[in-house]
Amino acid sequence: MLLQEPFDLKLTLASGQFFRYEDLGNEFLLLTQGKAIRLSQQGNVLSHDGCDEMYVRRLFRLDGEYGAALTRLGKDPVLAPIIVRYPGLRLMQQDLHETIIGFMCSVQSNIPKIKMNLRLLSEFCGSRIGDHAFLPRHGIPLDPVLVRQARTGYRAKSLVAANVLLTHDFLEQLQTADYAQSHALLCSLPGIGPKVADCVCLFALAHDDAFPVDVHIARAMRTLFPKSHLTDEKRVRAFARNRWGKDAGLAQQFLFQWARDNLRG
DNA sequence: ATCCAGGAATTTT
DNA sequence: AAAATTCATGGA
Repeated sequence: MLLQEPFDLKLTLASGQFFRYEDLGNEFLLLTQGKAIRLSQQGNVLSHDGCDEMYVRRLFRLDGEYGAALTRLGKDPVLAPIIVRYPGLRLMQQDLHETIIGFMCSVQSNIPKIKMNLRLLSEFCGSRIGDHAFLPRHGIPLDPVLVRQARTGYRAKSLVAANVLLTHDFLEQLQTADYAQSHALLCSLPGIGPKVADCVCLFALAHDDAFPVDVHIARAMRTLFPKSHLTDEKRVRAFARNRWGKDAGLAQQFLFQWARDNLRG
């Protein structure tokens, strides 16, 4: 398929919002929603196998208003020089249940370990198609021993408890609710607090005003806005919402990338 | 060996 | 209400 607006597949996949993929060198293998998808990009040509073009467009939000959001954010003198460093970095719209499980694993962890947890969770508790393993389905009981064997540590208890609460009905409520309602519903689940809830709102529900504040984002914001007294994460969130509004989520994605590249430590 | 990592839940001031 | 502590596990 031919890309009309900027899109960097490699950068977007590696930006910490999606974990179920592997870099095979010449292409990427994505394991999501029972599909093994192979993607590769050369310039403005994006090749897909294992799903149709509509699926790719939805997953990477290629029909959204990316360009317009970039234009608005580019008017921010602090953000502008950061945005231009990462052309084609986009927000995804992933499977809701998989995103919830993924970011429950992300608590006090790191990306390689999260990917390992989800790989093991898929092998031990999920479904299998050929030599590919997929995450367990929502709403079903998970074996606590197997979840623990996926090296999920103290998160195992919450994962087991949450998955039975994630019924089709509950997920449907999440999909139809607005940002505030979705955030509250997510926070009612065990093992999910404001940060993980914001990640789910942003990466699965396309609530673009969500602004997940982790240690990296907090550091970045205090570095970029030293006079703004961003003492706690509540103030960071309020500042971002006030400054970027509906574009806060996309701003966060650039800030997270910038922090990883420049503020290590 | 010691410390920290895309925090959340619980306990203590 | 805010601050401190605890919770597995892997990697630096």
